[in-house]
Amino acid sequence: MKKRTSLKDIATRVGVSTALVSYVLNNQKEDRISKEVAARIKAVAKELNYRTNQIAKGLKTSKTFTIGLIVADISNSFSASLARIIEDEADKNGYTVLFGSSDENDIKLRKLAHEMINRGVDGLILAPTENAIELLLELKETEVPFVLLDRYFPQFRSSYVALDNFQAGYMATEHAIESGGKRIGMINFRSTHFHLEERTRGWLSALREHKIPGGKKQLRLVREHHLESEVQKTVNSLLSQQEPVDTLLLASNMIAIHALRYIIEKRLKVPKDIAIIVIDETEAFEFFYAPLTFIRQPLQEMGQTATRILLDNISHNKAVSQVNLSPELVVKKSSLHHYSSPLKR
Amino acid sequence: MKKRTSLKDIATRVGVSTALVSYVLNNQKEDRISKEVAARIKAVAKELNYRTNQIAKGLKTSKTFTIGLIVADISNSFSASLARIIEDEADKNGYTVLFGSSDENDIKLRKLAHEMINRGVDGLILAPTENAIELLLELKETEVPFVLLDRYFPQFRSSYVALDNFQAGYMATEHAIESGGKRIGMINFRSTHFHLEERTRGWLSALREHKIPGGKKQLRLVREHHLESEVQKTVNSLLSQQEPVDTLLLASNMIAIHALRYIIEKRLKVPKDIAIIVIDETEAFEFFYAPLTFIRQPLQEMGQTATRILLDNISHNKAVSQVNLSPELVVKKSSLHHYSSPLKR
DNA sequence: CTGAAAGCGCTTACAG
DNA sequence: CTGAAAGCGCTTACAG
Repeated sequence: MKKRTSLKDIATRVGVSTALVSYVLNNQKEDRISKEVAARIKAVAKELNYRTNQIAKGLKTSKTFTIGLIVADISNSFSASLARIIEDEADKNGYTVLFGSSDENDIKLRKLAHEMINRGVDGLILAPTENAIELLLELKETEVPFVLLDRYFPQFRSSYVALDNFQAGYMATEHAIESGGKRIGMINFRSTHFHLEERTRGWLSALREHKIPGGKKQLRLVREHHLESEVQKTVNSLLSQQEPVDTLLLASNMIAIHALRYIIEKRLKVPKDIAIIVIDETEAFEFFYAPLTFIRQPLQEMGQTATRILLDNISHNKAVSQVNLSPELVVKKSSLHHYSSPLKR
Repeated sequence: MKKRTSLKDIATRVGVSTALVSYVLNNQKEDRISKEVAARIKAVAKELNYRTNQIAKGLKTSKTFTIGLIVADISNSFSASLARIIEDEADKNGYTVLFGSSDENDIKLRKLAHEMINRGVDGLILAPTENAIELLLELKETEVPFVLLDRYFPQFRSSYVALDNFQAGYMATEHAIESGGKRIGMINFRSTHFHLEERTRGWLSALREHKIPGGKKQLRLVREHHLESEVQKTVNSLLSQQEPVDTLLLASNMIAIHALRYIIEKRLKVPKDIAIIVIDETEAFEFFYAPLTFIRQPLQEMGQTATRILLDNISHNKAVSQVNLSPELVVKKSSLHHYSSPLKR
């Protein structure tokens, strides 16, 4: 790379100190600097195509106007959409964003966070992995501003922006019941993630409140790393038990993708054989012959709020902000079997 | 943020110069430094939890181990998938990545590139916008290493990794013909992007070679910014003309998404009423009742190769590498009407 | 074997 | 109104 023009280049050219150049280019002490010199400096800066070296500036000011974003996997549409929203909101405020994917791996999350901090990010937005608390304690200890995205730990006080996941599970289940569902199974990840457990808790709570039998017996947990086979197995087990489930609540878009593949392969009829409701969405859902009913997360609000809280924290507002966003039920065909023909049951 | 431990902290603690600390922590001049001192330094570094300040190091060495990635829109699955692959490949080599979305806007692309360069990226991977050449000339002039991704300008010599788009258009069209297509329309973006024009050229060339009539009369161009309405209009016009098209070649996944929505809305039967082939893919295609035949881009290879070329360039290999990747035809149900019942025509 | 010194490109308190 | 100087946290050629 060629040497870029520096303050010094401008200073020598104009015959003035770098200090003065710095002041005028930053529009500081304007009242104390002669208009002629200022104009001259600006002209030369433009002529030499000067752009400030953020890295040198950052070293001096400990501010890089860069934030770090760590998601589970940037190639997942959920993460990618959030990334875009965060990018835009950051950009509005002059920030650029470093990104990384944790793959739900604690070690990797930690490594990414450190790499970003070493590169001087002003703060971090992150979707924490299951055992991220140790890292979060370290961030707190070293006073790195951060806000959790999509997930948080109830026992750990920090800023976060997440869906009200209990509500999401509850709403989805209540809708299933209102549509005539009698036996509502759920497939969730085998995980200690609070946000996932909350979805299960919401489901269970709605079942109980509406006195729907079954409960935890209709819950199946799958492992992230064997997703395809385990989703197949669990869908199958819920449908082939003595009293098969008539509705499937799927706790994430990835689970839904695999479930749909299996349902297509087995030529099951949705919603006739099985009704489906998903928490979270992805583009694919609308193209299935029975478009999927799902719980929409307000991504725009989630990404923007997280970014704003972080930027606020960076500018010395140390308040802890905890935001739980409301889920939205989007009703499509996949859940409407019972509702449209309640007499058949 | 708290002050992190610096080389100086370690130096004073051990009672040695920062230079020495720097040497041992970078494993330099190992033969010239006593093992005891080295061990002592390493121990203290560990104890104080030292991590090098990349920004200070970068200022001195002009190397930040950060690269910039500019795509069209990170929330598009094509960009997001590439981003993930590039992230992984960069990570393998100790690099972190800054990202940005150009929205196909020349001004924004330029702004993003400058912001990244100001932050000291070692190089850039970018999907250039239509009129990016001026920026590229500047990058060349200032010797910022870069490689173009997905697109390039035939009249501008630079490293790039892209699909062989002529071949993609040709393959798709030939498959349509072999499947019995007699009137094959194409919808592409109204754009001067070489990679898009090549897709059209491939389509046209296949039509000519197989003596299929129609040609450019069956080509429709849509604008990015009115995508939904223009796709609807053009699909409609191709199907309602005197001699309607029997096959639709769609030049991108975004065009396909809108076309599918319209086709579903109008209850057109695929492939009976209209066969469909798409260049590029997205998860949604497989869930349509007639899964879409598409041209797969080798994303893994594209992202990895681009990253490797860039890192190579960064480490002073100035060679220009131009890589055209082979498309792969993935045949599904949406294009098989003609083939499965050739006698009906 | 080890250290003093200069310098990367900025900012900013201080002195004039 | 303007400049000299120190310093952010590193690296590295040079001297001892």
